[in-house]
Amino acid sequence: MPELPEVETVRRSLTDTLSGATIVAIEERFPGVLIDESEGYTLPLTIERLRRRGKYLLFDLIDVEGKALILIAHFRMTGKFYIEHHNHVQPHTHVRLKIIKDGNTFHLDYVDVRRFGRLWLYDSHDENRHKTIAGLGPEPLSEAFSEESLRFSLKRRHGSTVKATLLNQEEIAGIGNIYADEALFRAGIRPQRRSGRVTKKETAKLHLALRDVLELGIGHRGTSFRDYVDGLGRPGSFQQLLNVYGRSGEPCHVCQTPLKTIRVAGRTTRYCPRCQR
DNA sequence: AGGGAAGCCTGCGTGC
DNA sequence: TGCACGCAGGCTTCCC
Repeated sequence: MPELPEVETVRRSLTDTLSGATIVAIEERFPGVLIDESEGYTLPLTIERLRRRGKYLLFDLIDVEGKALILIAHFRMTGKFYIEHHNHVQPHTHVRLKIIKDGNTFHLDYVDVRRFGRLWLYDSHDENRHKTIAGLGPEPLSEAFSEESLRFSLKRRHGSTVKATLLNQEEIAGIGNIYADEALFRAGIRPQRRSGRVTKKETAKLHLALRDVLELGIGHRGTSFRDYVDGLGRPGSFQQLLNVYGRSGEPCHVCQTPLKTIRVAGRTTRYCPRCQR
């Protein structure tokens, strides 16, 4: 499931191939996956650059008349971009963008088995036209995410579990189930604890742990637990470093106690009953 | 108001 | 072998 490190890895993997390329045709193969909120444009669209905000991938576009647009993608569970150099169409391809780069023609396919993901098109390069993006919390790897801002988030959501607060995109952008569980393990905090009961010292540990797992995740090109691959079809390797996610019942890497599985904030949650208090 | 839960989706693993 | 069922989970919407 693509979280911040996976979306960042997709962005990096597609940047060289797509920067400066032009979209010469947009084919909707399944209705409703691409939501066009623009007031119109004239093809071709030049891809100026790829950016990321939380779990959203952003394409800054300029149409043939110089008008700025933005294409926004959210993969949810199983969405992915796939570069198709031949005319083959793999199953669950919902949007096909015909691309020309340096005289070469290929397709950028949006493929999504469960069809939870969406693409949006807006006028201007301002991703905040998208209401949910406008409400996102700070980027956890930016200066805006500090020990202080995390403390403020935990205080504001004092009644929710600490895991629910980490998953709340309005508090921190880009954390999902895998990296939330991993960060809580590293910080020694039980996921079901109330946010308001996390001490200042634990908050500092959690802040560091979140930064660490996200940076490690990016460094390992993401977590390929089920079927995640980057924009060029390559799996990541962070799954080799997971301490709790997907390890229910297995011994804790630190104390050998069998890991527990519970349900927190509607999500399957794994933790070590001895290391996490 | 704010938090919990249902609903959206399909593939896959399990049990009968 | 085949079928029914449960589970995976990010986000929106609904409900308490």
